[in-house]
Amino acid sequence: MVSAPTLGRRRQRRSGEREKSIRAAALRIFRQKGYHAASMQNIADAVGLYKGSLYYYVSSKEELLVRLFEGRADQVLGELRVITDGTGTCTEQLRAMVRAYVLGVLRNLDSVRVYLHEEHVLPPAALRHVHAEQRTMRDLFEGVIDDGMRDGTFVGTDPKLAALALLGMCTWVHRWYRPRGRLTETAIADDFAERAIRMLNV
Amino acid sequence: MVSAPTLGRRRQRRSGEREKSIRAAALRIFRQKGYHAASMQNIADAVGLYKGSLYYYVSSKEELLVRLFEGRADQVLGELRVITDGTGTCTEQLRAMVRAYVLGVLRNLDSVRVYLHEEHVLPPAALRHVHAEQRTMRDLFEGVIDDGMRDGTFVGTDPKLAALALLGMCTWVHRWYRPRGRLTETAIADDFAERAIRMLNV
DNA sequence: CCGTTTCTACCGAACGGTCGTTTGGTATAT
DNA sequence: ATATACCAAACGACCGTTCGGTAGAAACGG
Repeated sequence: MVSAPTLGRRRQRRSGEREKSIRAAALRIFRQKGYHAASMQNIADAVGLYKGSLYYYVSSKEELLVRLFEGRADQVLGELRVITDGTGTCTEQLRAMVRAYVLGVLRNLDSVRVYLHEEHVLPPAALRHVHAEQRTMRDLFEGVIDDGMRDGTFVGTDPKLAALALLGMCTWVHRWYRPRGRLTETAIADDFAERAIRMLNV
Repeated sequence: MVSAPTLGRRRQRRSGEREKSIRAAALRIFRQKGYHAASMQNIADAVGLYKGSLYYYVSSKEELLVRLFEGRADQVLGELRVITDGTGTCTEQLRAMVRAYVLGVLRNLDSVRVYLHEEHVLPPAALRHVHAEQRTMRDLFEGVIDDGMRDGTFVGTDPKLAALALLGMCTWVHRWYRPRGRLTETAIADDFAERAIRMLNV
């Protein structure tokens, strides 16, 4: 037993695809019915397996949920940091941030809905991590708003409250947006970016 | 059996109080754990009964939830209608509406959280009713915004989108507000009312 | 006022069902 | 021949709900 037996390439790929399809089905079904109302049987049906067979890929239902949360905020957080580390004015930065955030929500609707709706099911460690992500997100907006207030670009008394107002407006789109609706993603993002600026000017 | 036997006054009152305490406990527990994760045993424990005994007052867990939704939006809807039917300018009306809405959320946190979180558990008829309430709420805001755009008080292109942005900002407070926090209810309501106006002016 | 009956409010156990998870087995590909 | 990917059945726990029973208060008859 010198070297671990190499897994066949085709098998490995098929197995990886199966795992992905399980996670995709779980995401969709958790979003539709909610975590508690969704059963392992539902997920198994969706991928064409017996529910017991899911445990070849997944150790528990809870783990399945926890993994759905992992890395979900990274892309938007990265985009936001690139913007705040850049050279734009406060107004330009905030406009770009709102755009990135709203597009992030609109382009990952299922993930966002599960992320916001099933938070309370997470085990303590995972929950703390999610809360930390949300705090970071808030801090990034608050920082730009605070900068703008200091240099007179923005007016108002409470950057924290302003950030919460702004994030609320942007986050709430996940509740009413329908992919084939009247408005395009970018139309909404641009409108909200403009509205955010107005909200902070006098 | 000419007249139904009169229920003793004391009994009647005690029984009514018990029913109220069951609903209050259900509201609190549904809010804390979510509808599906909350058990009838949890509710029974909270009021000091055996879980089977709850069915003397309630016909099912689902009915318990449905009743928690009933009339929950009426007060705020009434206040909003009084404002829109009044004689104020668009700006004055919108400011008052945002104030009323935000205060309605802040002063009924548990109800609002269950209302927004457990919607999807409702049977079809009750769900339609809730959606109708939400549509009415949106229409009231949209109407005032539309009036303001026509007469030049407000600027912008899409009253529907503006209403959604505004409602998102105001509704989202239920996620971050903590009763004994830094800011008072009225401070938040006033700030948001001002922000709403700014959002619609150029 | 007292004895009897009636009904309320609740107990305590049980039931049927569903759920997440485990396990022993097996066909297939390597 | 060996590990993989999956089946098929079963298990134990828990859930919402039902139900026969009962202590005690209220209503009733005298």
